[in-house]
Amino acid sequence: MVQRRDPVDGHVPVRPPTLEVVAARAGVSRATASRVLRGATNVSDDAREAVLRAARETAYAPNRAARSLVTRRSDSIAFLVAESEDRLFTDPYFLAMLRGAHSQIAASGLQLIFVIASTPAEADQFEHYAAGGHVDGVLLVSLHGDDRLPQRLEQLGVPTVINGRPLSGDPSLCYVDSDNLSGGRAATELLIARGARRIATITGPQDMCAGQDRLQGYRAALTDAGRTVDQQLIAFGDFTVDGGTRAMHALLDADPDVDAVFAASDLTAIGALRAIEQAGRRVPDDIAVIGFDDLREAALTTPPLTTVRQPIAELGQTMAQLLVRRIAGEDPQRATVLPVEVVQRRTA
Amino acid sequence: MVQRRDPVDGHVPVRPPTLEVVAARAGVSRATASRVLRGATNVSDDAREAVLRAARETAYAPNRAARSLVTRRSDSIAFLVAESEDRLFTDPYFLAMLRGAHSQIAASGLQLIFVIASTPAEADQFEHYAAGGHVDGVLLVSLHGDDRLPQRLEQLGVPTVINGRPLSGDPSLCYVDSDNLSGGRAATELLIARGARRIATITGPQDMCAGQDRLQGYRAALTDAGRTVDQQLIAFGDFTVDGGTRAMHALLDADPDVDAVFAASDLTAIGALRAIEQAGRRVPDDIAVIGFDDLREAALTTPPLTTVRQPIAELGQTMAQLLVRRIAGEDPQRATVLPVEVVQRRTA
DNA sequence: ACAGGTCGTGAGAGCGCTCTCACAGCGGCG
DNA sequence: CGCCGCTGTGAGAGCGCTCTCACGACCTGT
Repeated sequence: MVQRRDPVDGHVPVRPPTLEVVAARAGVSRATASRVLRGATNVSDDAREAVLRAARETAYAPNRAARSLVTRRSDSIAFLVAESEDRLFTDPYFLAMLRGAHSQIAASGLQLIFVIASTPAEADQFEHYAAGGHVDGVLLVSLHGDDRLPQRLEQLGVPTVINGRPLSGDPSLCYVDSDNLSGGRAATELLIARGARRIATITGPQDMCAGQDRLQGYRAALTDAGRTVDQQLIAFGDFTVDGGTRAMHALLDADPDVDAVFAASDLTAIGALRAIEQAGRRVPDDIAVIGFDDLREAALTTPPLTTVRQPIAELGQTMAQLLVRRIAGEDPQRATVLPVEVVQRRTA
Repeated sequence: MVQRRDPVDGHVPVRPPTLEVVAARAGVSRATASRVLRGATNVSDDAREAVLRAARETAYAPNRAARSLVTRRSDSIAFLVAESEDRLFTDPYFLAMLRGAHSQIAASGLQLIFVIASTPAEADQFEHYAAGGHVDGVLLVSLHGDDRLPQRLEQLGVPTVINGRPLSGDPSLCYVDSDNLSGGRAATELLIARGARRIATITGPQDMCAGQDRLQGYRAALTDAGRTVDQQLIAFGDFTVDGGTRAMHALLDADPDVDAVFAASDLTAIGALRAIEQAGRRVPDDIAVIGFDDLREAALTTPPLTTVRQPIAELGQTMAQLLVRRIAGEDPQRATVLPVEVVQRRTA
């Protein structure tokens, strides 16, 4: 579909070969050529071979637009990030996710269209765009609060798979999530096992299920161990480094005896590490720290960060797999939860 | 183009409104409606208003495939990363670049298609795909060696803008680059000004111009200062953390008196910092370190990394701008070099 | 031998849009 | 008064593909 400008010397711009050309070369009709190229079975071996050879010789590539027009499929899916450009930019999480999704999408012969919708206006615009039938499905990353975008997309007939359990709890929505609850619990249990007495947490944003669940895991571990949950030891963060630093300072101010902290993300943990250093305390001797995610950065802190690994790329891959199946008309399970695992390094 | 499966209850699947519908509602012909929607000028105010209202009322979204079919434009561009998934995954550089490119592309009403081609086979496949006219242009990120992919794409009539000066030196290629030479020079000059006597460097991959140029800048600064360039003080890296660690150990082994090092990337510098710590030396007192990129990570090391900032997102944005202009048929300048700037923190 | 399949194939419609062309209406000029 | 151009509009072709339908060739079973 590239518009080749007419060269000055006046000869006709070269157009890619069409199915017509391939069919003629193979000595069959367009219909038969089309059948071969789309892998239909009811074609004679002779015809098949002739068409394939002709296609090879002409370097034929089907025109997606023409195909889309009649099949009403775009053969492309949107990777939609509903997050501010700023967080998207600073959080390697999204890259890992994109990687996982891409590999799966590419393997299915689909295009991956990358879209950022950081404002409600942009989300509306995307909805309109999707309504126009430009994508066969949507991979929705980073859903906040009870945003009803996924419901609206589904209503439009656009299958959507979400990263993270939607807060709305709508059972009709298809999502893939890490086992944040178990992760939060395991992290806290590790700190307990390490002998920590006053275990604090820096939460993630509470308008996301990941933030809520990890906090819930922390609470559960404490309760199970027969301890009380002290509100003073819960500081609210937002998954960012700076948020972690601020929250850790607040924690230290509120209770100087805190001797362990579960940070709901690695970036938060890095921020906490900083605050602890600024306060002149040592990790892990004075204060043990555990993060969540296992980003590459986690291995690079001093000391290297103990954390809970979630399989981010696999998350993206699974989402893409489910989406492809849904587009094909299947109705796979709505909820998928992937296991997480504690990675012990030096901070706890 | 979403294939809405026929519901079991048998009623017709809802199709998005077509131009036909909008035109009828506005009481004009398809041609006039099309003119209005594409912003042509030779339409009466009455007709324009009627069409716009009808479009609004029906929530009309033009069918991209149909348009593409006749205009031979796909209105989408490829963001092609010619890098192993592994490096792509671990280097935030690409995310920053993607962000810059996306904002520009979206503003131009184009789709951004994300593609990874980490092997020659995948690159060939992409070439075939592009030859099919599926994209109007290509943003090529991370070109290695004298890969002739950009030339092949241009030959196919697909305008391409490259991130980084191609090693082939082909003057017909359009690229955007950071001023790596000046950056390498400035970094080295800073180390000289700090009083360092034995200044080493850990290079980037020498099959990329960024790696070559930064090394060249290092050499130039040394020569300008009347010093000799000692081959023993040049260790070859690959922009990765581990590469930096290995190279720094080698440097320390070869010459224990080294008192400063210019690492060609922040990740490399982080690796070097690690090796220096393992060797029991202090930064910056024993050994000063300066990196390159100014990734977010640079501000998070201990001590915070002094580095050369390159405007990565702006790089992506500029590339996208140039590509859009080229697609529109303009012939903007082929080479664009963006300035870099030293960011002083604590390691030098 | 013939009706009733199955199988491979081609003709042709049509997806939703853009764009060329023709034409009607109208004002200005010789 | 006839002719020019200029402006707004609509009719209609056709982009490259898929898919339905019809059809001839070839089997099978009675």
